[in-house]
Amino acid sequence: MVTIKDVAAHAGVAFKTVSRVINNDPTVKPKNREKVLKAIEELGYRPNRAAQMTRRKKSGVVGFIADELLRVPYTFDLIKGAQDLAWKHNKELMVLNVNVDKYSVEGAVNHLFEHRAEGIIYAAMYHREVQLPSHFSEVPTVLANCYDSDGHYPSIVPDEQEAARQITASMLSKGYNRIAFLNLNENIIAARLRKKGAEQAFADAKQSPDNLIIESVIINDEDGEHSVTRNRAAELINSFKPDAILCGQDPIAVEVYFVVQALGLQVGKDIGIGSFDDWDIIPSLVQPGLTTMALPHYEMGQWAFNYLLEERTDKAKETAQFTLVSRQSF
Amino acid sequence: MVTIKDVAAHAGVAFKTVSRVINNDPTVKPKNREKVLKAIEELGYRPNRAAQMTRRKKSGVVGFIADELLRVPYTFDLIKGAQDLAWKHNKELMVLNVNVDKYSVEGAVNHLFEHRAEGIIYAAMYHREVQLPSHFSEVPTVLANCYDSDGHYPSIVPDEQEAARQITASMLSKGYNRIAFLNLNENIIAARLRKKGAEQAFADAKQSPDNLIIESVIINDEDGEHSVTRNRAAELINSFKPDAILCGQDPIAVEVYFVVQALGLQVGKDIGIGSFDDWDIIPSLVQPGLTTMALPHYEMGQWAFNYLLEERTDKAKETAQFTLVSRQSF
DNA sequence: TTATAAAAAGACAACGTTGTTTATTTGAGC
DNA sequence: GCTCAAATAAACAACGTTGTCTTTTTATAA
Repeated sequence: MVTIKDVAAHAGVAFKTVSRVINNDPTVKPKNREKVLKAIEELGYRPNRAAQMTRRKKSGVVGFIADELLRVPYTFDLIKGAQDLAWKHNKELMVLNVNVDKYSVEGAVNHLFEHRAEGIIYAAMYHREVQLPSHFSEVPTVLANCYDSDGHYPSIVPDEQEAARQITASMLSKGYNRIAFLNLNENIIAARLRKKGAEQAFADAKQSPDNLIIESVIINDEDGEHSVTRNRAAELINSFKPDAILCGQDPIAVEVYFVVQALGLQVGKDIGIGSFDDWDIIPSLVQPGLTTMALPHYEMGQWAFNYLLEERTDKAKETAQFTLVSRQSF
Repeated sequence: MVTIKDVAAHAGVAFKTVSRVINNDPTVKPKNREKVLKAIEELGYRPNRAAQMTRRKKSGVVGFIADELLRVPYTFDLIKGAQDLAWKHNKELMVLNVNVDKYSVEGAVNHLFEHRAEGIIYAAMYHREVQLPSHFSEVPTVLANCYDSDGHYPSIVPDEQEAARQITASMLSKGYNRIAFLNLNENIIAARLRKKGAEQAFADAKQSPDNLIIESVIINDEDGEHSVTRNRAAELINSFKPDAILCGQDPIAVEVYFVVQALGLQVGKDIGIGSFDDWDIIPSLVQPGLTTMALPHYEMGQWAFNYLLEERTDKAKETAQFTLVSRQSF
């Protein structure tokens, strides 16, 4: 590989001058700068990052630990949010996936330490509480889509309650006023907060809480669980007779579509459907398109990176807002 | 940060001895090794990768350029396949997303060169021909899920033809013998190959080609296009009267589900449906579950990494096999 | 015990860059 | 043309490692 000295020899200057040119030091005469740039061009020289890092004692590396317990593809946006900023600021985002069976968090942190990461973003694949090993305290760390109970680390999570309030309010404003909420399981924080949000919307609109029924639904990829959700949804429609159904996540909504269709009802006409996530292409795939609250993954990724970039030290507890993506399901 | 010399001082040995311990050099007496390990433990020392790289003149970095023209989430498996192996071999997989509007391939390659990447995996998000800038020739490069017309680079792509043959044959073997194939647009290589595969299956089974109709479908996220697909599917069912429909990708299949249901038919009973991709959770979300040919993304990612790891130099043109994921749709 | 070889540990240079100090060149003012 | 300061360039050390060579220690055989 061609080094800074090769360039210097080729340009007929001291190698330090080449270094100056690379680093935009203004104390290089235009004539020399030109010579150097020409030599760089001709030799195809590229500075060696590893050498720069050792000498500068700065790595420019930011770690991103993706706690991939769930295979939720759209969370990729979390990474993208951070990565776009990293690229922009000429930093390296070192992404490490950890999961229970394969790579431990310890291993990932160790790896990042060896690379002298200047900060770590720890991101969970769904909004939840996490418990981090103590080594994290050695380097600035920020949590995305999760939080720690001690409040020891800054964090950003989706504003679940406000999202639920907003979509419920939107339903109410469109005249739907008897709503069944097929919520996520309440051991998930999002479910508890969304419940509050929905109730708040009803209270704000001075609607009777009797017209809101909230149930937890079991989520699982196994086929058995699907039919449970479906049966429960069908029962609920027949007994409670809602004019709209709010679903805890888009996949639940898809199931409800099938149930509604099987009952001979038309989504968006006979019954409204709303949801949370904006999960990949799913909402635009069903007919009619599913109105859903989009998770602010990209924004959370950006916020987290920015927090580190700005070398903040406060213990921020930030929330990020969902976006209502309106289609035709209500 | 604690360095190798700090450890040496703490352990009372020469710093070279510490280096030996780190690198598992057997010529260190057990007693000294123990002292050093203890010191490492006590000081929390971790070798500085950047320094190792400069001295060793090896980066251990493999670049992964993800040509993300399409937002297809399940292609993440391509990265995972490579990353799992990278981790296992203690290499760094540097993933860079490039796309038309933001980051150029040139920029990504430059970045990788600065990191002295020892190899590059160039992965496309859908099976297609690519044209790479010439700098790639400077470092071992392998293509995943794409190929170059010159055959200059080794590559691995999904075996589209065999996949189509296989799923069609599977349908035929189950008694479906009048099949409508809602294929992808034929300007996509996959569509052309799959057409051949389906025809081959018919020929192999000595079925009349008249019982196979193949049509290209326009794929687009905009809502207008959806209805086009749907209308065409409905027409086809009414006119051609197939007993099974093969779809070019899972999202098309979902649309067909809705059409079939609207026509009062039952998927898996009155009409079979098969598809390609195994796109995230979609196939298990629809009812009944969608039988589909899973793309071998993970395997392609692994193969590509392995090719570089083994320092192969042949111009391999490999294909990877899809996997038939059987559910209840046919 | 001594000679000798093998094993282990140490000393020192090197990797490709940047920080710091020192030397040289340039240009302004007389 | 000369002086002197400012601008520019060069020299050299340093970053934290590993490679190579040299020295010291240990073990073995006579």
